[in-house]
Amino acid sequence: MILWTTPGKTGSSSLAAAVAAREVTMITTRVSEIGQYVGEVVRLQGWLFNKRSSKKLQFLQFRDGSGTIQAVVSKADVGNELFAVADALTQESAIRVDGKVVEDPRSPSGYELQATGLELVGPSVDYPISNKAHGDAFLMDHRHLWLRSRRQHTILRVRHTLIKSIRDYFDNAGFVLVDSPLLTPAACEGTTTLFGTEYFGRQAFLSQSGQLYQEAACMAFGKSYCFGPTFRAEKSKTRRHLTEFWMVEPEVAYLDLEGDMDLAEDFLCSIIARALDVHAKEIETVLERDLTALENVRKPFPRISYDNAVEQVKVLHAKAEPELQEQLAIEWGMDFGSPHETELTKQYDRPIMVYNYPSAVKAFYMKKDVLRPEVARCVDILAPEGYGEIIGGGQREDDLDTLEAAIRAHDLPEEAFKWFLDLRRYGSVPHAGFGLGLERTVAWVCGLHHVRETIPFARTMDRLGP
RNA sequence: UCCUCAGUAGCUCAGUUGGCAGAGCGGGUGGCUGUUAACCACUAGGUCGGCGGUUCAAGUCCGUCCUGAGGAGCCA
Repeated sequence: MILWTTPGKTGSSSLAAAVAAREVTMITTRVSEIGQYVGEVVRLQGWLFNKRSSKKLQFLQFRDGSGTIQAVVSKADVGNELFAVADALTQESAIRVDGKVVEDPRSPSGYELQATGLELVGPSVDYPISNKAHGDAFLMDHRHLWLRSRRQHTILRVRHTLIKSIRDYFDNAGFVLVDSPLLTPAACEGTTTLFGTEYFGRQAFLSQSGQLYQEAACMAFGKSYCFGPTFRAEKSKTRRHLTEFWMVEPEVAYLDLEGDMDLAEDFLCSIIARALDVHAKEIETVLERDLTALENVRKPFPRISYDNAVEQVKVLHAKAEPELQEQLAIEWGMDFGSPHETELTKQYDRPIMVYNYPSAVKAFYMKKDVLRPEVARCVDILAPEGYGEIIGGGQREDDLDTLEAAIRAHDLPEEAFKWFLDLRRYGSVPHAGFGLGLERTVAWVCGLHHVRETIPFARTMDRLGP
């Protein structure tokens, strides 16, 4: 058996030579691949996330980013010197462990490593996050370390899978990725607050939506999408809000509202199903999330007109508790607030599509209904369980005169929209699209209380770091 | 901007009617040959968010400010 430890702490040059020889032949692998090496001695490289010990045994809880495994260091097997190395290890020490892979029914993963070698690669002193409970603010202050936890691992892997399945969905459906710019000269919608920045002596803004540029892109490629970060300077301090979040925005030429709803519905079913395929077990065990609500995400979603939704909310308002009743007051023409959306979605077991909102409460580029100009051909998809609006979209105004009038009515700078109006001058066609908020979707899939855990480094009204 | 709640050890929290500042975890020391957020014993660790006030006496009551959390509005 070869023992090796931190350079300088080993005694003999013959041992160093043996170590060098061993390093050439040792198989280095990851925890996720460990099942292929039962009975063999392999090397793992990672970190110690916990340790339990007795006088003659050390149970090293090891993680390498691909999974976790327990390495057992027995004093009788490895000797005093190496055992002392194991004994001195602290939480989150970076280590290399060599050992024989064995199957063990006592192990949650079914495998265990019987250590034969151990090296301290990087020590860790006074690691701030213990294996006990912590508060949200403390954990967010240590986000750069919190990412190492099992829970954050699961959430960010779900995010990764959703991003990949979103891209796959559109790529497979003939869409072209056309990135929208993040630095823009003016507001897209004029309604929300933008982050401003200086741009070589001129005023510029961080984009709050890539949609207007996708309208140009879809006239070039037929079907296009963008997927990137987006910025909102709203002073919102709720668990549904981030100032920097990711949004995917597809746009399709020759598509009307009905086609847009078909697309959004099929898209959402597809990415949720994929997330469940890959992560159902983790979501259920690590995040303790009931999967029923996600398994219900199947076509068709209820399609509810705004008119009908208002009538439903009025009924809910009438029989609501006094406290809620005040918040549920509604008249035709008002936009829905969070309480309206939450109570409405509680009536259904899957996402719902609310369409044809009053044009007065929607953005200037929304297409007005030909027969009822007081409503816009738009749709919001509301997730169940109070997760709120995850998709907003609709058919765009394709008539030049109507759009010009809308820009003036919203008091927007006409010069900045000249290029946008060109799209209506040169071969305008009906077109539609939508935007999906990635973080709200991740929060919904993972059953999280707050969206801040769904992005690696959250930016909120009161937090610009780490 | 408005409403509600919170701030006590490194972390999570308790602290009764205003009467000596506490526990668990984490750290340290010692013990334990199969632990599963291991366990057992001992130990160190405090500007009770800041300032001001009431009182013989304030973590506790009052005022004010700061910070954090949730919600409204707004939004994906």
